[in-house]
Amino acid sequence: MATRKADHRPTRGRPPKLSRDVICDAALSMLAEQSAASLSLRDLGEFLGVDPTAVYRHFADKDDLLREVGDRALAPAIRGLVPTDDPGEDLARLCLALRRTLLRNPVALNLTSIGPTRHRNELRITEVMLDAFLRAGLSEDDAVIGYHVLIEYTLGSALLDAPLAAQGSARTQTYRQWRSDYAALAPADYPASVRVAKRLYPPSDQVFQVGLRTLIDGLTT
Amino acid sequence: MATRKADHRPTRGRPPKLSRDVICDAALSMLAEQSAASLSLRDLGEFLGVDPTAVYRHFADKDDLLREVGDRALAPAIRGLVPTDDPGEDLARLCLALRRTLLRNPVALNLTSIGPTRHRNELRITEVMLDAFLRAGLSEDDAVIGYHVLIEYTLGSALLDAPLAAQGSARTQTYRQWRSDYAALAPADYPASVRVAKRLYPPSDQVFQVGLRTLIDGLTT
DNA sequence: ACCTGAACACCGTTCAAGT
DNA sequence: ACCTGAACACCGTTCAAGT
Repeated sequence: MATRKADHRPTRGRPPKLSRDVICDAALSMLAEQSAASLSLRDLGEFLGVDPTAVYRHFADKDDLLREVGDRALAPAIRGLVPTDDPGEDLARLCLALRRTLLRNPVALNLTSIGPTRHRNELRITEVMLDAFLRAGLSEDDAVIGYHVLIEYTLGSALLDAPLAAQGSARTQTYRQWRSDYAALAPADYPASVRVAKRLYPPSDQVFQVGLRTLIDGLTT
Repeated sequence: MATRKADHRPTRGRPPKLSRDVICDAALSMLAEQSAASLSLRDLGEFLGVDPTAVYRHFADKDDLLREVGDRALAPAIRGLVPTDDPGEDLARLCLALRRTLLRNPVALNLTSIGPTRHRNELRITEVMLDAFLRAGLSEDDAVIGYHVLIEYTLGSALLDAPLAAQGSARTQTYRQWRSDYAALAPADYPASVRVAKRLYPPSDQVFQVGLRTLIDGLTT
């Protein structure tokens, strides 16, 4: 059991200033205000009042740190989630919460470029989704496929929306610009695009709901 | 029309060594061997036999360059694509080709973090997809939603697979490791995960096909 | 045991100067 | 008109030294 529990066992020297917990908390609070890419270990060190390289006593490298920070950012996605007797509804609620969480704090999207972390929150999300598919009556093989499909879709949606979500209220203006770009294309070359240009970029939540319902309905029946 | 055609009009001085075309070709051939993140303007300059900062005469910044390079990398996704009288089949073929292209050269995945580029290949892909949904009988609003959903899913799938595709044959070993990680979890806390651990990570092409068919069927009927 | 500080090997980008 | 080269303001990471 417990592969690595002794992270800070009682030592005799002066108490350590830092720990994985303290460092992650600091990184998370910094990431609430700036983008994930712009977080440097030097800034983090300054924020903690510590030499920039002190972090290396607790994490192997920046990726290691971002993996753990990303998993922490996932916490709100499963907080307070209680299974009902409608597995399809459970899946929808989890995916909606996951997407909302990812858009609020895109650090967790970095996880996609690294692969599974097998940290706590990620594991719990996997468990809840697999359980729901199994309760819906799917075979083990189909439950696994359904799980991968829903994760791919939910992360893909959050990923494409993230840069816009960061724009806040300027978002509407950006959409207006993009629509007029499409409307200005040569109709001979891009007939369908020009035709629907005015309707491109509907509210992204609505798009996600349609895709999500389509997948859940199609996968669980 | 042609907003900016005069990229290299006949000049009187010595012929320019560089052009957007030449630079993009160089970047693409370098990216065939290394990852997108590891491409530096200094390496690119050396490859071109030119000062590292010469690129700034032709592109505003690195993002500008990567946008155009990314769009070029998309070319194989629509090359030789001819619409049939089965729009659903056209959509499936395009998404499969797009995913294959993205996995072969993940530069284009960078586009997701920037937003639409409105470069040539991206525009063509959008046009083909919107056209197919309209031919399938969807309303303009529904066609737009279908387009967004399929793009989100296809990019999400490619994004999650990309790091593994880069591993090549080591991939099988990685999957084996991950499966045994899940199998080793506490069954009391992760019953579903432990139960299906041996079946996690089926061939990712198969997962994608299931999700893709589910979406296309559900969206076009 | 944990943190510091100098150092290494890099980045993207700007701008005055050359031709 | 286009390219060069020095310079600026950064990076992540290593490692010997301190306490």
